[in-house]
Amino acid sequence: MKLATWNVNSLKVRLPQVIEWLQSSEPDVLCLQETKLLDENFPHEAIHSAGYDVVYSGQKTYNGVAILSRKQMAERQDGIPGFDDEQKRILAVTVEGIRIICAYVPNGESLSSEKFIYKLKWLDAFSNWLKSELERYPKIAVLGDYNIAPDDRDVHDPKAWEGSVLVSNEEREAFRKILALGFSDSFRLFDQVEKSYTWWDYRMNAFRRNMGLRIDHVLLSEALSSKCKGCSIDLAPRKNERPSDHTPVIATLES
DNA sequence: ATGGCCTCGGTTCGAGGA
Repeated sequence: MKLATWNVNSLKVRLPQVIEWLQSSEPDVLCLQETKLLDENFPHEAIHSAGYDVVYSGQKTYNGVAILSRKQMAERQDGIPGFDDEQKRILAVTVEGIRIICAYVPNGESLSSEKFIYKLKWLDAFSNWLKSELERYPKIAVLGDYNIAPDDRDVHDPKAWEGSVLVSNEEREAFRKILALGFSDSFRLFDQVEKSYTWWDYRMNAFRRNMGLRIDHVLLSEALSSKCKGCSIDLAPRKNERPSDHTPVIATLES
């Protein structure tokens, strides 16, 4: 079972790349973030034609999430229950007994921004919800763009980034709090090459110079992490013409 | 060399991303 996540930064622009990637990588489940599409404009037919069922929750211009699956999806949940949020950032479904949560965590902009306060509130609500989900579902995979680099290993230049949004202590503490509920960062279950990242700025030739951050993650509950055979970052789509600034992360589970 | 981009909406610039 291959579970993947990819922030596509506009599905309208990236649809051909997503279809191509589905065909070359054959994930069982793919979580997308930043689709930036109203539901009425979602390209469901192209995705069905590629052999995937899909659920989506979008809005104009910003945010938007979708889950693509080759197998039947059930128990759909939109948003964090009890957390009033206009922004479309969460979708959850159950696939073959595995709770799949697709998350687009707020960016936060900067530590002094109102958006940073929203990010921390959002993460608190998210964490509380994940705790209750764990009580209902032993097998949970939380895939998405967390907009948090958990450790200095996940930052190309920790000194330059010190204290900035995406790497601040408060954000890392929120990430650790989620792990403490009983999740593993699947990427760190395995030996990985140094300087592995999932996002690179469009500017400054950042990808060519590998000036990146690892901010997209697949978190697995204990019942799944014990079955995880590998987790990898696929750099290929970041080399495409007109790439997303993020690239996919794939976790493979024993079937 | 300390700044360099991309997407969207809606018009040719501002907001937002990370």
